[in-house]
Amino acid sequence: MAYAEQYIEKLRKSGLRPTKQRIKICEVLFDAENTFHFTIKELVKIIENQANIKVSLATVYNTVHAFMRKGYLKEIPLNASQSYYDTNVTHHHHFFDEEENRLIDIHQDDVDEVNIKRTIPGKKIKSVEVIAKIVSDNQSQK
Amino acid sequence: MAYAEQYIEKLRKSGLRPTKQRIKICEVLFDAENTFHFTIKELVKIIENQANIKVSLATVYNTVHAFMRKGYLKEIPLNASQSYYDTNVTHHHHFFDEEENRLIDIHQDDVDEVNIKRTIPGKKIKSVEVIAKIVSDNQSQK
DNA sequence: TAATACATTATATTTATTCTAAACTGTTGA
DNA sequence: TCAACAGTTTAGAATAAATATAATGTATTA
Ligand SMILES: [Mn+2]
Ligand SMILES: [Mn+2]
Ligand SMILES: [Zn+2]
Ligand SMILES: [Zn+2]
Repeated sequence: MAYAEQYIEKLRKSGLRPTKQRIKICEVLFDAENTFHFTIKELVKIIENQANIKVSLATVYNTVHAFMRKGYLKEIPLNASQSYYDTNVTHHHHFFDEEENRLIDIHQDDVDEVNIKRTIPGKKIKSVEVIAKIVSDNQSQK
Repeated sequence: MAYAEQYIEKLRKSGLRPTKQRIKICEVLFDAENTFHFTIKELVKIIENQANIKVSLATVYNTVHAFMRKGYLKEIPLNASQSYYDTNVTHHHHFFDEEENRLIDIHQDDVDEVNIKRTIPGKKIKSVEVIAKIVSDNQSQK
């Protein structure tokens, strides 16, 4: 598979040598058919479940941070108690389902350009993110 | 001043008796000419500086949480390592100045209604928040 | 192979947050 | 008046995410 080479490429560009542990992390993060959102705890559990190798927490954190620095992962601040990370690094927005504690991507195309009619002198906008909180629609129709 | 009564009202509605410590917290939070953003650490420091009474961390956390439950304060998830709180509980958006680590309000009127062309079956949108990250505009004009 | 550079890991540390339990305060009613 | 009670404050302990450390392991290079 050419996958392994992609992982090695990503690791090298992140300044990391391609080791067994790091490639395993890449497999979980980037081999998925779809992008996904995760916490470090969840990532460690996924690795444990689908691999026969153990990867220490330090390695997971270090690798995730290296990928973030390089732009291969994004952090989504949602919750003060725990970081969420996103393997979808394209510009996009999110629904956050408060009942299921679940992030759902909204493609950039599905949100009209956000027009902010205010500027801060000496500053320019670097990025704009929308978070729409959603809840069950118990439309008790009369 | 009628302020004290407002505070007592807010405390009572939050299920808390108006004590010296809690009223002091209200003074800092709600007497300000303008609304503001703070971390718990900052709030404790403000109280220490402007009061002759000491308020324990536990009381500050408990009171802030009670006010959040009641909707007198909002939490702004920005940073995985520390919570930011907002005394502006109207619907509004934010600039986040990444260089100065500072939140700036954007009034709802200054952002065109965010139109999301996507729905999740069985769910409805409860709130929509925009965070625009800003950085110095070193427009090196040629 | 030997020297060196880099990685991994278990463990310790840090820090925000939450919990606990004891001391304190204000209210109530005999 | 004052004892009982409910609620409050507090210091300190516990928890848990994140980060740092330092010893051991592995790969690369000369
Ligand atoms: Mn909280
Ligand atoms: Mn981080
Ligand atoms: Zn996403
Ligand atoms: Zn605000």
